[in-house]
Amino acid sequence: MSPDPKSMSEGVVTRFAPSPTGFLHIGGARTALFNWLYAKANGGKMMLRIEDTDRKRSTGEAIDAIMDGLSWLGLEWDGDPFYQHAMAERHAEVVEQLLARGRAYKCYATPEELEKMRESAHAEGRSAVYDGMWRDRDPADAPDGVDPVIRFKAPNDGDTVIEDQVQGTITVANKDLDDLIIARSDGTPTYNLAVVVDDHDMGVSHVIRGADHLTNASRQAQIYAALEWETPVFSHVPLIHGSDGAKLSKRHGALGVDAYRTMGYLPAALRNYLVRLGWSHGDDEIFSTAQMIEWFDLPGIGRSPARFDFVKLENLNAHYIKNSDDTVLADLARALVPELSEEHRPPNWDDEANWEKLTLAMPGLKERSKTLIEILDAGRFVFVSRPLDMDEKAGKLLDDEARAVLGGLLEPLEAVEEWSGEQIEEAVRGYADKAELKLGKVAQPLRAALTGRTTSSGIFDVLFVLGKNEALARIRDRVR
RNA sequence: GCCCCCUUCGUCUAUCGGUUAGGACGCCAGGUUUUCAACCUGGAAAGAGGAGUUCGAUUCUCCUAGGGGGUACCA
Repeated sequence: MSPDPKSMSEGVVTRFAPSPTGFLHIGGARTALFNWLYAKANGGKMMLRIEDTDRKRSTGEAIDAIMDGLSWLGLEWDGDPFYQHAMAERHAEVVEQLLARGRAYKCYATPEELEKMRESAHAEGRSAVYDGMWRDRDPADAPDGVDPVIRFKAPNDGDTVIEDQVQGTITVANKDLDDLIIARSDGTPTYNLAVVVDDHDMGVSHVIRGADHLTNASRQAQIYAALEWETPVFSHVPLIHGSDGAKLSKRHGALGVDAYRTMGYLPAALRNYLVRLGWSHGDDEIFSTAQMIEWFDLPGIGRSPARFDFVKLENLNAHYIKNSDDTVLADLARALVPELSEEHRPPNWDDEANWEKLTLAMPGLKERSKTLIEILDAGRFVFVSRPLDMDEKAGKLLDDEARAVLGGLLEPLEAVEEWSGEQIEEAVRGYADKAELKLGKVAQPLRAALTGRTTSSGIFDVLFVLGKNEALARIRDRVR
């Protein structure tokens, strides 16, 4: 499992390193995107490392969800994924090394003692909690029957400085960092140790991750120094907040990327939205993947947290929908159907002919839809069979007056010889003119009669896609 | 509590000492479409507060306030 350091010692290597305790959330997706972009921009590689050191909280489902999410977003990692727990031996080896160098020691402090230290640190206004009680103590003092943890012997004086590509120079006084645990009493490594060892062994040159790791970076830098390993270039990107400025919660975006797919967003749109969230390139808003790769740079990332804005995402999504191929959109919408709620799932969706009709209607639909769901909703009329169910608003629209209008429209429509867009429009407009009605007065009931709904749709498109017979039949259903 | 980071229109952001502080989303008004949506034009809308440095601060420094992150035998 251990990679050949030689083959990886050159060039840019980034990594996305999620802990498999849940889905790939939006913040993780952006971190992955940044890592991917930076690797691509520099002809490097992005590795995937599953941080499953905490076996109890890691699940296979989470690993699948993360990989699916990355794939859907088009962020393919290089090579096989690494599993952190599989490198436990190597981690233990490094811990031994640190012990041998006198840069680590066994600590037998009890939970009670630790709790006391925490209290006094708090009371005295100190940042570091652990007081180093076993740091220089004679191992002969070790109590019987207690498995010790292993602590890193951190420097007591001076500063630890990190040159972060995003955050700038981060200086932390060493007195504020205590001796952290690098191996648990059962011998397993803890995160900060494992990360350092793995990043080093994998040849990671650039660590791009959430700003919640900023403090860890200082501690990791100390470990790198103790091991005399070269420190990777750090970039800590600000966290994403909810629309109310508070921490991301389920209400505003802390969803798995699969949820965004289900909501009908396109990967390209989400990518575009995510890359602009905290990063910018002048006044540019729309980026092709190639442009993102060309322009992406670490210092361009802002230092302040950004709020997640669904409305802007929708706008971007509408843009990408408008510029997508009709067949592609129909296929994407179709793939979505199984996971949709009853409300949005079109009837008779297993009928191939209906999807062909939807594709036919797509030029009109994609102009006015912000999500694939909206395409499905607005295009529902091709799936429904007669007699149509009316939604409440549409039903209300079809009063006596409206029915009279529809009745009057039958004759001119029947007279249409070639069922083309132009002729249909001519017939409808001609009728409206003759009856001295605004087009809206005709279009609204027509829309209701043909689609059963009042959702936005171009009425000439609807007539055309439905075909003469079906359209007339639906109108007659309402006139009677 | 302590440590670290952040603060330009409602939101995402541009600006890298001198600008009428620009763009995008959203919003408002008008236009176009004798339908919905789309589209076009115009508009309102910002440097958290206070001290410095400077001929000149949104930009540099400090303080305050507010927000975020960390402070685990989680990652």
